Amino acid sequence: MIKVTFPDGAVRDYARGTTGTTIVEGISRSLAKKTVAMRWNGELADLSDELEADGRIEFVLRDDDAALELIRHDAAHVLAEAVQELWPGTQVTIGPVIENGFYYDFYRSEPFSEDDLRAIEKKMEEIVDRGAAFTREVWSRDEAKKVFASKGENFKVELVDAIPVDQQVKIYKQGQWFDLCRGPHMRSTRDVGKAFKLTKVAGAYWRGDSNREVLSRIYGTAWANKEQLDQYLTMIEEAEKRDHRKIGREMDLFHFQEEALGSVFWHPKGFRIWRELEAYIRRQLDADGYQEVKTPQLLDNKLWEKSGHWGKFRENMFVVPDEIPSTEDDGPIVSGEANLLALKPMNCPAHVQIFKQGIKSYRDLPLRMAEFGCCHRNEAHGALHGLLRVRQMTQDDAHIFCRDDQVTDETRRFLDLFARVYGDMGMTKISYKLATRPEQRAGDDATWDRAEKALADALTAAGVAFDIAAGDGAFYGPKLEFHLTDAIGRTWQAGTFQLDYVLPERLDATYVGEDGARHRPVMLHRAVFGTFERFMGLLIEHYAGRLPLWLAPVQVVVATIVSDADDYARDVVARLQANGIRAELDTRNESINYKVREHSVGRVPFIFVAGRREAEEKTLSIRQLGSQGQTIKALDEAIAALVADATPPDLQRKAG
RNA sequence: GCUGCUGUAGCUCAGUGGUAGAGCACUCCCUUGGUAAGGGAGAGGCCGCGAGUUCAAUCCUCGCCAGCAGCACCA
Repeated sequence: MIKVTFPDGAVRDYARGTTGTTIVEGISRSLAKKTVAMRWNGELADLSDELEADGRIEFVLRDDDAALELIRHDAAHVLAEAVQELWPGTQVTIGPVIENGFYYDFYRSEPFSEDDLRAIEKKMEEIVDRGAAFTREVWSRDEAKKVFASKGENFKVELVDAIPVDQQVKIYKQGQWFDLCRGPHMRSTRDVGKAFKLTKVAGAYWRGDSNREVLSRIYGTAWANKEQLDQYLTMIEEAEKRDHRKIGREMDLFHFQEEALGSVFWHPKGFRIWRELEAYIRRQLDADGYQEVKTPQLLDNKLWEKSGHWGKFRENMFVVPDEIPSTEDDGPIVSGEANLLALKPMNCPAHVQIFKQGIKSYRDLPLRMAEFGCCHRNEAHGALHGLLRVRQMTQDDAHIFCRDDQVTDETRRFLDLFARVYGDMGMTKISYKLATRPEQRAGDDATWDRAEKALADALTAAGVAFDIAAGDGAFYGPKLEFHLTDAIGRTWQAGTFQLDYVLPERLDATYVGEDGARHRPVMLHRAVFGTFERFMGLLIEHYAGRLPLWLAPVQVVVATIVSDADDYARDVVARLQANGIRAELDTRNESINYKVREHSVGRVPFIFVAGRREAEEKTLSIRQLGSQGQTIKALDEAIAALVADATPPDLQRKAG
C-alpha cells in the first residue's frame, strides 16, 4: 500500500500502482469529469501514471491556469497530427509551449500558406472531436530510432540521440498518431477544446542553428474557452495600435527611407522629445559625477585590431577606405589598397585613448567618462525594426575607470541612477539578466571567472534579483541587461552595465597606485537609456504616444472658435512660449469640433480654447487629453499651472 | 543573412490582361461655427524596380529592391 496526501491534508491508503484516474474517480464523478491531469509531489503528471510510492496529489482541472500549459502542449500535438494527415511525408520536429500559445516546426519542401492554416484548423477540430486518448509508452532507444527512421522522421531520430542516457524515451500516442514527447498530457484530444487559432507561419532553423535546415514553423494560440481566446485576440489588436512606427507617422515624429536603411530621419517633433530626454539625462550625469567628452566617428582599423573589435565584431562594422575616391567615369572608385577606417560601433576604445592621455593616479579614480556617442553597426537587414533596431544609434554611453575595490560601489551607484531615471520615465516593468561569457570572446577563462563573480557579487550586494543569460555577454566582459517589453510582448534590451577587464589590458590603460606601481583599471561600460532611438521607441509604445507633458513635442494648442479671438490667441501662444512652453496656434477656418478632434487624435496633452467670451474675459477654456469636459481658468493662472506641470520630474524634485 | 507574406495617391485600402478608384489628408470657395470630422469644388498615380510571355501587363512568369512576421544576431 502507499499513502496519498490530498491538498486538504487528508491521507488515504491506495494499492501500489493505483493511477490518478482511479483515485479521482473514486472521489467523485463530477470531479473526475473536470480533471485533466495531476500534480504528483508538485510535478505535473499524467493522470494515468501508476503511483509507486507515498506522495502528495493535486488534481489539475481543465479550467485551472495550470491546465493552460497542457492545453497548449496537446494542441501542438493535434496540430502536428493534422498536418501529417493533410500532407503525408511532412516531417515533424519539435512543438513546445510558448507564452500565450504554442508552435510546431515542420520540415517540408512546400511552404504553408494562410489558407493552409484554415484547413489545418478544420482538421484539428476533427481530431479534437475524435477524442483519441493520449497513451504513453516507453521504448528502447534502438526501437525508437528504428521506428522513426522507417517513417523517414530523420529529425526525430536526431532528437532520440539527444536524450540524456539517464532519461526514458517516451512516446505519446493519440489514436494512430504518435510523437516522441516528454509529456505530460491530458486525457484525450477532446480536452484541447476548440478555443485555439493558428496565427502565423514563419521560418525557423533546426535547433536554432543558422547553418542547419530551415523549418516551417506554425504558431498558434490556445485557451481554456472561447472568451479567453477572444480576449487575447482583442488584446493583440489593441497592442498593435501602439506600434511606435505607426504612432511615429501619425504624430509626425520621424521617418525611414530606402536611401538610409535603418537610420532615422528625425522630424522636428520627434527631435523635441530627443532634446528633452538628452537634457534630462545630461542633468543626471552631471549630478552623478560624470565628465562628458566627444570622440571621433572614424578611426583607423589598427585601433580596432588592438581593441579586439576587428576580430570579434568586424561583421557588424562599416569599413571606409582612407583614400580620395576616383572621379574617373570608368574604373574603380576605390583602389582597394588604402588603409581602412571604421565608423565606430562603440565608444569604448576612444574613451580609453582619452584616459591614456597623461598619467592617471589612483586619486583620479573612479573616473566617469560620458559621451552621447553616435555609433554605427552594420546590422543584418532582417534585424532592422523601426526605432528598436537601427544601424545608426546614439547611446547615452559612459565608461567608468576604477579600481577592483570600487566595483561594488560603482555598481550600486549606477543601479540607483538607473532606478531613478526609469521611475521618472514611468517605466517600471524591467527584468534584469546577468549575461555571461559568449563563445566569441577576448580574455582568458580566469579573467572571465573573476569578472562574472565580481558583477554577480556587486548585484547581490545591491539587492537586485537577476536571471542568468548564459553566453549572452559582450565579447570583452559579462553584462547586466535591462529588458523592457514592447506593445506586443516582445522584450528589448535597453540599458546595460558591463564589467570589463579585457579592454584596459588590450589597450594598455594604466594608473599609478598608492604603491607607486602601474595598475590596470577596471572598465565599467554603462548606458541608462541604452540608445535614444530604441528608448524613444519603447517610450512611445509604453505611453501609446500620449507622452507625459514634459516630454510631449507639442504641449498645448491654442485653438480659436471665431476669428475675433485670433489676436488674443496669438498673444496667449506668445506668452506660453515666453514661459518655455511648446505651444502652437490654430486659427484655421475650421469648427472647434474639428480642431478638438484633430489635436486629440494628434495626442496633444492640452487644448486651450479661445472664443469671444475668453478673449473678452482674458480666460481660457482648458481641455486635457483623455478627459471629456473642460475647465475655465484665468490666463495667468492657466500659464502658471501649465509651467508647473511641464517641469521635468527631476527639476520638480529639486524645486520641491 | 534565412523562411514566408506583402508592395496601387501623403495615409488607410478597393480593383481589372485593354495605361486606375474610395475615404482621410492637401489646395480653393462658401461657412465665424462653443469642445472628437459644417458644405462644395479641385489637384494629385512610371500601380516598388528590371527583364520575359502577350497584339496588349498594374494584373501572368522570373530576377532584384524594400516593408512586415518569425528565425538567427543584438542597444
